[in-house]
Amino acid sequence: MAKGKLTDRQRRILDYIQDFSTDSGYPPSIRQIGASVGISSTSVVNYNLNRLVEEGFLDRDKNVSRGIRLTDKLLRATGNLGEVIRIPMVGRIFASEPVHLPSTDSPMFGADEAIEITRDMLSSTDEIFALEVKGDSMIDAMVSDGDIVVMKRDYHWSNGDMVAVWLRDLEETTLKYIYHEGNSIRLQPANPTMDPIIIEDPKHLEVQGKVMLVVRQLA
Amino acid sequence: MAKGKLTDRQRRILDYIQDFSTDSGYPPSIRQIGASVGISSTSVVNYNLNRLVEEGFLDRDKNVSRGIRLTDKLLRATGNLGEVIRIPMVGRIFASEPVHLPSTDSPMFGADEAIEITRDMLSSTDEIFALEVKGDSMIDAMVSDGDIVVMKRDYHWSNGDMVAVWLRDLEETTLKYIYHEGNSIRLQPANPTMDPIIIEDPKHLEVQGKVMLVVRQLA
DNA sequence: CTAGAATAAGAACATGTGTGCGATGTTTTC
DNA sequence: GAAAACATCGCACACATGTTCTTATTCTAG
Repeated sequence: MAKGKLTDRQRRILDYIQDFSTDSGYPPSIRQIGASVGISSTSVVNYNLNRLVEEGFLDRDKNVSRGIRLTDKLLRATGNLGEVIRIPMVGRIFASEPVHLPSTDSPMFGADEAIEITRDMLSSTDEIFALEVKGDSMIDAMVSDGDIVVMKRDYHWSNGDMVAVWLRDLEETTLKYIYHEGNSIRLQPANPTMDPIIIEDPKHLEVQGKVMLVVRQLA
Repeated sequence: MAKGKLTDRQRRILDYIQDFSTDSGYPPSIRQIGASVGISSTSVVNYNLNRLVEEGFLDRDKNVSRGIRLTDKLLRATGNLGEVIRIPMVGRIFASEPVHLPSTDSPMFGADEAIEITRDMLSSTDEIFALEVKGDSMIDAMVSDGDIVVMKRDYHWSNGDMVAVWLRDLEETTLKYIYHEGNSIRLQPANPTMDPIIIEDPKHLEVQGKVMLVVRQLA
């Protein structure tokens, strides 16, 4: 067989592994593969699996039952990749309270609530969490009741980032585009018809995270 | 142990199964689980696994090596789960033009532009397409420039749906919540501070699709 | 305190499952 | 056409892995 090419049999093997895995949550055994493709001998299955490893479609772990894993290469080829990440929903966000940040060490456990999105929607997946917006107090940020905001816990920001800030004086959380303006800071609403807030003393505000994504489910 | 509660040990077991699975592409064996949580006896692991099944966190297949699978509740594991769908980006939407709908027969392929989202973000995946919002003309729908709206081609709507409508008289496309109001139709902006539009003659508007999802990527 | 249930431990057991090897048929290469 | 490489087969073997049973230990109710 020419390098880089797959037998029909090998293709079917890959198909089966994939189907079985999504179905069962774990990979098939060699004998199961054999049965599904019509191979009576385990050694033939083994042989073909090794060929598939050589071609880069599979990874195998020696002496481990069901120790096979499809490579990204294959998953991408079949369109089944599109990596999914789970983001814990750690709470709600509303104007009258600072954002309740998740503690750094807490495992995502207990956060049975979570949203799943595809990896490519985010530029980074580090220190990410999600909040549900309560109330209409963020309409000047073009965010409405029920929206989900995905944030990154990050105190560093650059001009033009949308951040969640706690305004000490006003005792209010708000979502704004943030800019350095000389020695002060400008908070710009997303709604272009609204005026910015200028904060003279940076101590009066507390950046609690950077908004990465806003999702609104309607139907 | 009280019903519905988990031992610390059981929690660690679930954690380990998750980690191991994402890492290896297949679930751990009973003895591996034992080793990781500090249980020397396989029967104890087995016992706890069965408890977790009772609590609905796991599924097990009898007499199958590594035959465990996390339930949706805790599912994040083997990668492929958390189904991803591709939605074709068929164009842009702005106030001055009707929505350019994709032709019914055109396969979703060929649309090289597409966004991927997880299946569970949508209640239906039929007749779905995505549009990029151009300009700030939709701010009364809480949708800003650059947002992506996922729509369903559907001329049937019910009270409270957000729809894209083409207003014949105003020659304008807009996104509004739509309601029957006797014989006329009320178009309600998402922004609660803005007033609704009442359309006396339903012939003056054309519902072009139902908005299912709005996504805003910021960073 | 005591009986009974829930939890834990270890070991023996049964079998699921990957591996290795010799034999055989099939295709390529020169 | 012969040699070499490739692909397949069946089978025995080793061991990886789930199951079960017996015996402690801890926990819970009354």
